Amino acid sequence: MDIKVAYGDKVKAIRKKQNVSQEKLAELADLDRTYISDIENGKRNVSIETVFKIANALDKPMVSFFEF
Amino acid sequence: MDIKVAYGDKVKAIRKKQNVSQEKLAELADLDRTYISDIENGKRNVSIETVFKIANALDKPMVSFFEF
DNA sequence: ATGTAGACTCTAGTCGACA
DNA sequence: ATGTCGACTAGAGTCTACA
Repeated sequence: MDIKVAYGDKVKAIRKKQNVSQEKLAELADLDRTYISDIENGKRNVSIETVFKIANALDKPMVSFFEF
Repeated sequence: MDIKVAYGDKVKAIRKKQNVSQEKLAELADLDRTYISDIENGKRNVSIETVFKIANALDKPMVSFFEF
């Protein structure tokens, strides 16, 4: 169980369900586009402030990203 | 709403309920004792791998730390 | 629109010491 | 047993460029 991969999968799933591009998500969350790409591919160990930003950008509570 | 403070408060509350010292938690989670202190005081922006380690050390699911 | 690579800055996380 | 300080190394997060 790799938490980075699990989290990245969640972000991708929720983003796709809302038909948002990585580029748009990056803009909404005020993060770099290439960083969103890395996150979704399980390559980055993001901080809780980043998790918080992405959760707000996708209008979801933080817990949504940690229900496995 | 500061996510660092909210998370730190959760860690402290759950740890105290289990009668575990910061020192013991640090040992269980394989983290530095002074870092646990900083986290509980809302001073550090921890990564999800660290959240994961602390959750496991306290035998709680990750979501427990993000229910506000 | 996405993945990756490289170079960069700032901070996460460690550690020793003292209150 | 906890808080804080200072110095350190590893890695978070940015940005440009190319496929």
